[in-house]
Order: sequence, then C-alpha cells, then structure tokens
Amino acid sequence: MPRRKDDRSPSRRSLDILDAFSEAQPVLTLSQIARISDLPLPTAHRLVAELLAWGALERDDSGALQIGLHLWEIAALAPRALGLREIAMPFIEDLYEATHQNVSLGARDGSEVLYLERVSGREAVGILAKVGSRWPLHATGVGLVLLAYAPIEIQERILAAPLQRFTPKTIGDPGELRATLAEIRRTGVAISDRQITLDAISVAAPIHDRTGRVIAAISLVLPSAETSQGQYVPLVRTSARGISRALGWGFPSSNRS
Amino acid sequence: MPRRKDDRSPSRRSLDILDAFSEAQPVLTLSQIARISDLPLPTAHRLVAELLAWGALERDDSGALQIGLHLWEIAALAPRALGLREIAMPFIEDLYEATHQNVSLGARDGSEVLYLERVSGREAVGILAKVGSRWPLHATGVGLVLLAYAPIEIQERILAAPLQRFTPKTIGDPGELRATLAEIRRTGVAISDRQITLDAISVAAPIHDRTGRVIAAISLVLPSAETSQGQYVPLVRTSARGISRALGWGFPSSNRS
DNA sequence: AACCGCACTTTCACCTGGTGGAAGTCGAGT
DNA sequence: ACTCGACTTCCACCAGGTGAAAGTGCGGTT
Repeated sequence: MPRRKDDRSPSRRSLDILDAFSEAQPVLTLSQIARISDLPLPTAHRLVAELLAWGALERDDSGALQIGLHLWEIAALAPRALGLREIAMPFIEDLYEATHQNVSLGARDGSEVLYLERVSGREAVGILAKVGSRWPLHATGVGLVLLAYAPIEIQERILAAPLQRFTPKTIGDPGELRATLAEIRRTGVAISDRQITLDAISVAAPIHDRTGRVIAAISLVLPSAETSQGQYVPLVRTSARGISRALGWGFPSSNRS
Repeated sequence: MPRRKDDRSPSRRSLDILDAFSEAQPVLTLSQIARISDLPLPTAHRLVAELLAWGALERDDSGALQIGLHLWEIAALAPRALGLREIAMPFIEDLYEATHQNVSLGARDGSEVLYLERVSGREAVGILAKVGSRWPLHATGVGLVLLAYAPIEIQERILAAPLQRFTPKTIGDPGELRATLAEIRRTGVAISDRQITLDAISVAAPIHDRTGRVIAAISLVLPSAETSQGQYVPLVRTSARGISRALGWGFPSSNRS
C-alpha cells in the first residue's frame, strides 16, 4: 500500500492550496484548506507556512487565512490582465463618464470570459460580472464578441456542448448562436439582450492587438428599459477602436479577422 | 559535498520563480528565470511546466513566459486588494469625475506603500505610481498617511533608517518627518509637496475599517502649478470618509485614531 | 472545575519522488 | 558546415517531503 495516495508534487500542492480560495470563500481556516485541497492536515500546515512566509497568503485579525498582497503584486504583472487594463483605462473612463453606465473589460481564458475590469457608478444597473469572475462565453456581451473571434476549435466545442441558460432570453440553441456569431463578425458589435438578468442588456465590441487578433472586449451594460440602445453602439465601437489603436493596431502588418 | 546547494523546498522554489518577474521584466525566457531564481535549468524547466499547467504562467506568441490569468484570478480574491477596491471604486470615480486629476488608492505592506488602484485621465499630470508598484512610505501622499497611522515600530524603523530622496523637496530629515506625521494625525490629511517629481503634489486622506484602524489611503495628485490646492482637501477627505463608512466605520465600536 | 470537542502544531522513521549533471535536440547567426 | 545558446530528456542517487500519531490550547458544556 502506497504511503502517498495521490501523486501531486509539492509545488502543485501549494498551487492547489491557492485554488482552495474562491469568490464564495475568500477567507479560510487551515482545516478548511486541508479539506478542500484534499491534503493531510500536517502537510497543509507546512505548505501554508511556506505560502505565508513568501506572502502568497496572509492571516486576518482572527488568524484565518486569505490571499496575500505579495501574490496580488506579482499577479499585477500579468500582461493579459493589468497590462491591458493600464492601456484601456482612460478609454473606459471616457465611456463611463459619457454614459454613467457599467463598463466592463474581459478576456477569454479557455472557454470562458474572465472579467478584468469593471467601472460602475452608483446609479447603474446591478451587474453580476465582478472583476475576477468567470462566465460562459455565450451568455454575455463580452463573451459573445470573444467567442465570435475565437479559434474555430473553441467555437465548435462550445456549440457542441449544452448551453447553460440564465434567463428565458439566454441563447440556448446552437443554430441561433452560430447565426449570432456570424452577425457579430459582420457588424463588429455584439448585443446581449437580457441573457444574464432580465433587467440588463449589454453592448460589446472587440479589442485587437497589433497583430490584429482579438485579445479582449469591452462592453456597456444598460438597463433593458433603456429605449435608445442604438446610440450606444457607436460609443462602444469607438472606445474599442481607440484601445486597439493604443495597442498598436492599424499599422500595416498582418491583419486577419 | 552536498548534492543540493540550497535548501529551498520545491514549493518555495516555485514561488521564487514567480518572484523572478518584475515590472522591469514582465516577460522572461526559461533560462532567464533559472538565472534570476538561481536554479539549475532542468529544475526550473520542471517547475515552470507545473506552473504552466496550473495557469500561474503562460507563454506569449514567441514562447516566452509571463504571469498567467489564472494566477491573476486567484490574486483578485485578496481582500486587502480587490476586495477593498470593489468598495472604494464608486468613490474614486466620483473624485475623478469632479476633478479629472489622478486618483490613487494604496495600502501599506510592511514598510512600503503598495498602490492598489489608480484612475488617471489623459490630461492629468504624469504619475509614476502605477497599480502594483511599491514606494517608500515617507515620499508619497498615500504613504505619509499610512505611516502616520502605522504601528509605532514601523514608524520608528523608518525614522531610524536613511530617508531616500527623489527631489530636493523630499523629506530627508527624521525630525521634519516626525513633525509632518503629527500634523497629519492632527488634520487627517497629508500633503506631499513635490516629493517624487517637481511637477506634482498630492493630497491624501486615511481610510478606516470597521474597527477604526487605518487600512488604506486615497490621494489626488495635482500639478504643482495648481494654485488653489486648498479646494481639493475637503473633496479627498469626504471621499475617504465615504469609503470608510462603506466599510462599516462610524458605528459605535472600538474607535481609536 | 472537570470534561469534551475541535483546530492547530510538532515529531520522526520511512522511502519515494525531486534532483541536477550529463547528454541530446533544435534553430539562428556567421 | 560550424558555433553558440536555449531548451528538453534521461536516470541513478539520496535528501527531504510525507503523514500517522501524539501533543497543545482554547472555548463551550455539564
């Protein structure tokens, strides 16, 4: 009988400890970590001590564990996250100031959207997509844009799997999704109508890097009561173009859709 | 002769690999990582493979390594970083909209400020404190506030060490710093006058959590040419109070300065 | 005040899985 | 064709990670 029941390496186990933290449970005790990561308590204890020493974890006033500032500091170096944000922020500000609606920035990670930034005033619609949260690609404005320009393998994988529905308006039919994606590629704008909650619609546009590839998308989330949605389309599109240009897009080089 | 020259554990070595990345070098090759982290190439190779598999690192188009989105996603759970930001953001927005100057949010980590958020328009002064960057506590507006309310050990440690100077106006004398800190505690506002660059001054105020402790500070960075700096003080103070209140401060409970 | 339960910490003999020197592959520059 | 640097694979060795078991400390209950 093997002494060790799983074959994870120590470094992988440390990472799995970090994965134990979630939006629902951002603060954990040692025992909880051991349980969630499926590690013996003494092992978790030792690894947590190393993570604390390095600054990946911190203790709060009550002694419970949470993600530490040093990890956040390192993560802030991710070019696809804060690097992009740094460039996009002034445009996001402008868009917010012009509309006072929620503005969000997201990138595709695998077959999901990861929200990188969100600016929301007090008076805008309540919105579920927080910074750092993930959503299925087919259900949000940002997600639809990213899916429309994603590699075909990703598109087919998502079209083949069942499409999770959040409201009666969420796209649930692969054929309809395929048509929607084609329309997005044609117009360069996605409109997600009450797909997440019935009180919000979202208008999104793609952001290109210097090679022309779509690396992110921004969106404006509006109350579905808003009648003149059309006026927002040029605003979003212009902001997305501005960010793309700031990233070096538009200079003659390789430029595919 | 020992086979292993250092006694770092594998999990610590993985973390040290992450530490190899910096603002100056956010993209590295495997060999660079091995060199910076002082690891044999095969060892670095194996550990990097694990970090890639988990999503702590990613490869860019050229195959070079950078911090990955999954690490960023986990780091976004840090209560002291994005948790705080989430609450502070609407107030920061208001402050930006009212002034169109740089607004920043920072927290103390050890004996430095770590900038958690920054909103800057196109027309505001150029500013060096980027999100994720660190600065000495005595040299910036946010830092002075955090230092003024820091535990005495921290204050004394900094007063005892030489104070790094960035401009002729940077506080270099411990006595002057001590007086400045007392003044900040008295007024609840810090004004950092041309301490980092000669073209900018900064007005900062403390943010309290529900226990009354100062956990962060916000600041407005103004062009030093701006004559009517006084008008900004109430704005910054009001925003800081608003954030503190949103954090639960002000309800009758333990409440020390 | 004694008892219980739970969360955390420390210990230590076992033996496996990480280690890193060496050799092999690949690609770009000369 | 040759050189150099960056990356990848291999494998015998043994240091170091492992985790059951025992110990500590705290808060609540009897």
